[in-house]
Amino acid sequence: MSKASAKTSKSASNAAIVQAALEKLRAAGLRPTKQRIALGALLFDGRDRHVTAEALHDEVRGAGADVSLATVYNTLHQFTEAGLLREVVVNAGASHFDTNVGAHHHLYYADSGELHDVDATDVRIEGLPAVPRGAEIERVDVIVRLRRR
Amino acid sequence: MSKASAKTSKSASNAAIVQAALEKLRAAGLRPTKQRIALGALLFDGRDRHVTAEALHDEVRGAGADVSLATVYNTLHQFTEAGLLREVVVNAGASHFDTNVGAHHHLYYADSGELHDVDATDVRIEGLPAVPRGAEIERVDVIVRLRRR
DNA sequence: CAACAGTTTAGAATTACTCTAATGTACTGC
DNA sequence: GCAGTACATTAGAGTAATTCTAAACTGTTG
Repeated sequence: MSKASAKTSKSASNAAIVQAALEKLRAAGLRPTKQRIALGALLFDGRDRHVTAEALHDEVRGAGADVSLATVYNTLHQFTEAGLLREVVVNAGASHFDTNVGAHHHLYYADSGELHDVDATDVRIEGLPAVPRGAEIERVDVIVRLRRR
Repeated sequence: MSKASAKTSKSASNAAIVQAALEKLRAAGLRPTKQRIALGALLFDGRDRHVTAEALHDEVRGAGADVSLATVYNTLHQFTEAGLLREVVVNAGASHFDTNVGAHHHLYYADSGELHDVDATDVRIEGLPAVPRGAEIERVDVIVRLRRR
């Protein structure tokens, strides 16, 4: 990736990504502010990503946008509420946000903190107890914790 | 439970629990200090329990023992390393420690923070991808997230 | 384009822990 | 038993992640 074109000129594909982010925001009923567009452009570029608030903050500032950490937190939560992101809790330290909002599970390397998606369509879980009366399943998370040998 | 007998006299069953905790500590190669015995007596009373450090700290102090929060943290980690407890990460806020160290999964009520065990012996998970080269499974956690209706 | 609701922000506050370095205590060997 | 020492405990400071606050700013609506 070229870092030739800094904050002033933007590549055509970047413009397309910004446009997509903008539409995503409108569809979610979120005002398309400069900050939300900058974050959306990073998050919704088509790839499946896992970010922490700190990491995304660094990234968006590295990209030339001036977004405060508080806004990164606010935005991550708003995106999550809007169904644009999913919060993944794998370690007590920090929350991860996943741009893959489809049914899937996770592979987690505890030592490096690396997180990988596992499509849920071909995962079957059998023998779980009946859902307790008065409750309903919000979701089932499977986390395969891996150790490097 | 009678709170009649405070810190001085202890009921016979309590003495038995203390004895059991003491033996558990010795078996794990941990020096049976007053604090570890007090915490062990609360944790290893036979029930399956889920505690946070703060909650256990309140509980042990409520029981008349003077244990600092730092010691509660130290002890929870030492017990976990010794295989006497298991750390469960269900929410970004705080770590939970589970006295059930057998193979099992969890039912989690996000609103109340309630955590229940699901025995793993009759749970089958199929269709997970092959374990990546150079890695091995440390454990597989299934968390059924429930919402009250 | 004025007005207001919704947003952003810096910095303080809070929460959940961890660290430090001083004091206390269980286990050895005698 | 008791001294010596290695291990434990502790208060309080420190840190990391996150939330709060209240003031300044900006999309949107009329």
